[in-house]
Amino acid sequence: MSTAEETTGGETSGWGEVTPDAARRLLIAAVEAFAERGYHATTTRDIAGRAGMSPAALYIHYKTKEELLHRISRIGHEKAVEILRTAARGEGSATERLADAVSSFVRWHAGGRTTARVVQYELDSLGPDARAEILALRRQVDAEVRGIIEDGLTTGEFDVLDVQGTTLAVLSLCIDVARWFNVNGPRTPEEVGALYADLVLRMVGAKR
Amino acid sequence: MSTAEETTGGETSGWGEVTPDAARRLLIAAVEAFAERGYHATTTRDIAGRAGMSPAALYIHYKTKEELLHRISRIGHEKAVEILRTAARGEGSATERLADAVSSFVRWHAGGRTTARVVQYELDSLGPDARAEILALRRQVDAEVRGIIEDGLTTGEFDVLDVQGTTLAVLSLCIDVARWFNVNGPRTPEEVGALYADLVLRMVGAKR
DNA sequence: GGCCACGCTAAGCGCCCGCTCAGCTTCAGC
DNA sequence: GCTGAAGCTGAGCGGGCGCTTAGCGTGGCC
Repeated sequence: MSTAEETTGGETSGWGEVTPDAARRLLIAAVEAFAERGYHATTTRDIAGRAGMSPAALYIHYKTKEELLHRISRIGHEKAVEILRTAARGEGSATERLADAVSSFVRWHAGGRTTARVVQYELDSLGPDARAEILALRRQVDAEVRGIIEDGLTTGEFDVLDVQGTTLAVLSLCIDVARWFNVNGPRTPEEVGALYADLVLRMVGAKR
Repeated sequence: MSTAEETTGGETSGWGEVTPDAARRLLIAAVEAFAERGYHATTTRDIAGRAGMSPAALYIHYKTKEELLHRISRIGHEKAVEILRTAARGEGSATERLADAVSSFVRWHAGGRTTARVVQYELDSLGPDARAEILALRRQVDAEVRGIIEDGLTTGEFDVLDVQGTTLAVLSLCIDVARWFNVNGPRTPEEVGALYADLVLRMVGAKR
């Protein structure tokens, strides 16, 4: 459990790369609105209002409402790839790296649930080009996890019959955290991360 | 693997209880449209058009667009409860009943992906009253799965540290199938059901 | 001090939304 | 053959949508 930079600073952190300030405020407002109501149910007036601006100000920084979703989705997916890549290319055994990958990925989905919800569940609202770009990032996500599982099979740490199916299931389990996790619920993101790391090690038959 | 009535007749089956015929056609059209584009992005004109009717015809059978979603969601959740209850109250060991529950639940989410998508992912589009009613059905779903896991702990078949957390994870894994399953993909609903039953038995530490 | 580029707003355009309503057709009951 | 109920349509209302445009205030630069 090493890579845990994701929850510091609340839900609005992690957008430091977006400039200028007004564009970042609009983007954060859009993330919150999309997460609460969904992309199609969110109006540009709502986004601008949350950012303390008039509806027209949005169009100075973004060409369309869809460009906002595209930017959010790309930044979020790049973060997801980074989290998994850091864990996958770490130093420990396949067992340690898989546990690390799952727990940090889950912590990101639980702690940054607002962002993760938009990133994982609004993909279909993008147009074909933007969607294709995001799907390429998803294949990188899949490859990182599959790589760790294959490593564990090579070293004899794991016992898995269907590598691709198990990879899919592991990612699916982590991603769905963004759907059900409740900040006011009984579990912290860290607790869910630890529970899920244990469950996933059981799924791959890790010897312990 | 006993309860497998869900995929027969294609995606439009299972609405036999909805009458008259025109109301059922509108409901099926709504399921397809909501699954493809999401509730908010679907227009009443689109639903009526798919059912071969004028937009006004919709309002003879349903008071609002939301009532359509409510009806779909309730029927779908009742079906989900029924599937899990049949498996949970079957005759075999806890191990057999859990495998049966997971594989039939997964087959329903994969084979009836169109319906399952609407049922599982459009809950937030309902108003407070309808949403509360559906959440009660979800608690029944949770209770059935938790019950099997508790049975397996009592008999010593399973080894689980966090019963509620594991129940949540098992259901989450099954439900998310509706998000990623692709009818034209490499796996049949039966194959995914079998794979997931195996993974879940590993998660609960079932002795085999 | 004059100028202009920049960030923003007030107003509003054209469109399509959910939904309504007057009226048409069909058909069972007598 | 007449009547009333049921099922449906064509036309359209009020409103909110995404997005545009003309113009205003402000601060850096010479």
